[in-house]
Amino acid sequence: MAENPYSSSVAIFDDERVLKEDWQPDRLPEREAEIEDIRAALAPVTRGVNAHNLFVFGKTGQGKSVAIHHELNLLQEWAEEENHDLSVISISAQNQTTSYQLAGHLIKTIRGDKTKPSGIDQQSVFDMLYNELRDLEDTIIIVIDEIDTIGTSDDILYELPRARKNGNLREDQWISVIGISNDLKFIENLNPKVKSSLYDEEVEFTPYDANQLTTILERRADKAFLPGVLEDDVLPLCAAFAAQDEGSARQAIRILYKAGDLALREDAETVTEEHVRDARNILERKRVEESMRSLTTQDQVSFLAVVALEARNETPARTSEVYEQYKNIAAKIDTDILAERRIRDHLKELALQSFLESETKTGGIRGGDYHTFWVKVDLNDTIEILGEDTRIEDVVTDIKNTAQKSNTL
DNA sequence: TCTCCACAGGAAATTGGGGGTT
DNA sequence: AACCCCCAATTTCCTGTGGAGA
Repeated sequence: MAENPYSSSVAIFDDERVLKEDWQPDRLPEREAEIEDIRAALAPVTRGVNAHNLFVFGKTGQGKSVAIHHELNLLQEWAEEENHDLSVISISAQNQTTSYQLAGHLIKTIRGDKTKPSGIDQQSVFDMLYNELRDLEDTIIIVIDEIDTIGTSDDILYELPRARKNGNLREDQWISVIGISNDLKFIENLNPKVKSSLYDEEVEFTPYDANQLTTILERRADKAFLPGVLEDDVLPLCAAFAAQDEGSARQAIRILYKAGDLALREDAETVTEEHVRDARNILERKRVEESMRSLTTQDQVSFLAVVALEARNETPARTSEVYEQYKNIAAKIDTDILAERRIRDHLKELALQSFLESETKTGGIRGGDYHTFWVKVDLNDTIEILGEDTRIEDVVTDIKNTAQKSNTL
């Protein structure tokens, strides 16, 4: 009888769930100081007034959201026991790029509607929001995750904390706003009016170092893996990779999970350092692939212009050269040809996303500053990935042929 | 030294599309 | 059908920089 393909001869995982993205740890020993600060900001609620407005910032995977939601859960438990009227509205500003949309999203969340209001002017949307808020409990806490996506359209951040003062709430209502941001610069660039209105307290989550990441991983690994399947260096290596990058616990856990997965696939008895290295490479490649695929057409064409130059060994290339190349490619695939000013921005954006590398040089042939660009990702991979897009397929094939001739692959 | 060029990037205006109402 | 609001992408216009050449 043939062996059932689903029966595995080895076992690696004990409880795989704790490695999933949505698994929430119930304690964060590495963040005790920050949690203390959050508690101090929320504590006024228990004294019958509004919580301090709070700004929490730090890069992704630092436990910001987990810490906030953990504390809010405790606060809600307290409110239930004490019969305190408390409404916590928690939303993510992801995809809400303006105050208008964010207000709409809040209304939608409070009402439980499927659609956001639109087609009316901003003040009317705010008024609509106040109407909804007046129907909530006495103490309102609004949590806005990824608040930085609203950029400079920050009217709502000025409005909300003052809603009570401006008579937009019931007299017995108190409101406070907790903003969570991944972008450290967001706060610096905040309009001073907003800052004074919103900004009572701030808590910064600095990136975990490798040691902290290791202890975080140890707690997860204890539950996730069977005893003895992890070789000694595995956890520190996952931690080191993540620490090198952004210090993100999420990333460290992803690598660990993938490493376990790889070990399982090849029927290995243990997870080795090699598995971790492979896991990291696979994840990194996947990340690049995904963002490359999601580039807009104009970004792709701008990128391809540099790729084409690279294939001919003509990089680093300065902006004007890239732009000439861009015009050719755009004409070939029959897309709009944008102004050079715009392409400069696209190139800058691509450099920011690490597809390109750029250098600013001073004192060119005519003086002043100028930039040079070259491709930072693997040329073969790039050609393979972008070649899947039928719109630009032909151009990519051309580039590939050129590259083979010039031996740049 | 002075003027000019080629480029970077800020600011404001324009465009066009998505979502609505009347 | 005509019109309103919002907004991202883009264009247009402009200022600043600093070596080259007069």
